[in-house]
Amino acid sequence: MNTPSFGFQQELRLLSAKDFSHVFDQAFKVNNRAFTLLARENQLGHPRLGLVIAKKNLRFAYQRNYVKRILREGFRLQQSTLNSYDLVILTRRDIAVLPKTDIIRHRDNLFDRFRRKCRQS
RNA sequence: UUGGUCGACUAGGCAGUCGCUGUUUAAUCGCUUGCGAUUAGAGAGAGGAAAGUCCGGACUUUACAGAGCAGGGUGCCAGGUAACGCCUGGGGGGCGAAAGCCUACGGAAAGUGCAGCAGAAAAUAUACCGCCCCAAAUUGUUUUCAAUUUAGGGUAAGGGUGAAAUGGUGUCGGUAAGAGCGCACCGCGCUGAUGGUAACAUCAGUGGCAAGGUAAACCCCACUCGAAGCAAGGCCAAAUAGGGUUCCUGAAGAUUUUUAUCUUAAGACGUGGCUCGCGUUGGAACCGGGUAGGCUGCUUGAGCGUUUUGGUGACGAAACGCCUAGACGAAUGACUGUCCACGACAGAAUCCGGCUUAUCGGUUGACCACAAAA
RNA sequence: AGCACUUUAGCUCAAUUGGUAGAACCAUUGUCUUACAUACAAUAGGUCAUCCGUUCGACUCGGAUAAGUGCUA
Repeated sequence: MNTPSFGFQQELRLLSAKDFSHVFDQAFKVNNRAFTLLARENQLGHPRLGLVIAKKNLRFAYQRNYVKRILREGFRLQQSTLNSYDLVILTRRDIAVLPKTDIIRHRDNLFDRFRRKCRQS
């Protein structure tokens, strides 16, 4: 394994609408009470992250910002274990009623299940 | 002390580790030689409401010589301001014991409209029950007179309806009974004087009750407003399709002196294993419009702080100092330790001035004292 | 971010110059039928999103708040 890096620069993000629709076209899913993760393999040698935080699910801006920070932080610390995949994480409706500690737990659970699924395939 | 009223400030702190977005300095690399990338250092990085989008501006595009109509907004007076529906001071009205708070507060004697039900009558006032006068008839009675009924007239005191009924009060006068019919006081209108920039207040005289409500109904008066919005707007600009200009290739026919133009065929491409068939169709360069995408607008501003100064105040003036987010799948976080009051509402998106709404608390200044306690 | 609009019965919608809030479907009850459906008749169901104001009186007029919908790259 390479020396683990914890940065989060521009090339680790999904930027354009094309990147997103590319993932949506053909992806496998990992579900959770709080999130849905869509993943598709890429050729870059590192993972990339895109977030879709719907205003419908989280009404207030400070809630959306909090969820984005939580997810980016998790991705940043675990990126070396995620192989070469494009990830898109969507929020589900139930997330609005969960407390903050539960959101962090669901995030870790999500990445764990994603890694297990990668190993199987 | 306690209770209350009105402001001002603040919005967890400190240390460590890993990260994010601009700025700037240095080094290295790349080439378009002044830009990009990487690394390292320095320094900066959400709010009092960033929110709602309820008002007002700046800015941009558009329409524009100027003015008016229509439509919208505001509405006691004066001032402040870039402007405002905001703020300050003052006046009127209401609430409170007080400090203080609230107040869409112009015009109903320019015109139009509206008022269900109830009630006699809802805007020219009128008269249901009453009250009173006069006449006639009947009954009682010697008569005067009393009662009842009918017809005519007077009255608006009393009753009753309604949200609202044409000023209120009276041991007053007056009357057949009554009535602003007269008188006194209060209210109201008009006129004048005084104070005040004004709203308005006070005083005097006078009128003799007229002029009911509704303008957050139309309307009138005064002042004021063109429209759209940074997803505005400006610049660069791939691929595909289409437009224009120029040049070039070639078979036949028609027109033509030729150039050239038109038509047809060939050729090419697609479909298909192949033929036939079917469908599409010249090639190259340049130009402008312009999509994806990128750059810009993008933060130095009606800015902030201190001192002096004018003003009752909002606010203004001068001097000195300061630079304080600028993202675009969208930056302030996570973890650890520690302290305490145990951390609310909540996240910039062009920028300012207000208003409104949400909010755990903390610090601090001024003022009030009815009641209760000391 | 900017802009425009909506909110009335369980659901879909009406309600004009401000004066008892109605219709269809649904629900309940009755008639018809052995029973069900259909049909017919009747009944119930409303804080008119919330709060404050104007008015004698507000679904309607004015203001504030909340929830929801749509448009603009």
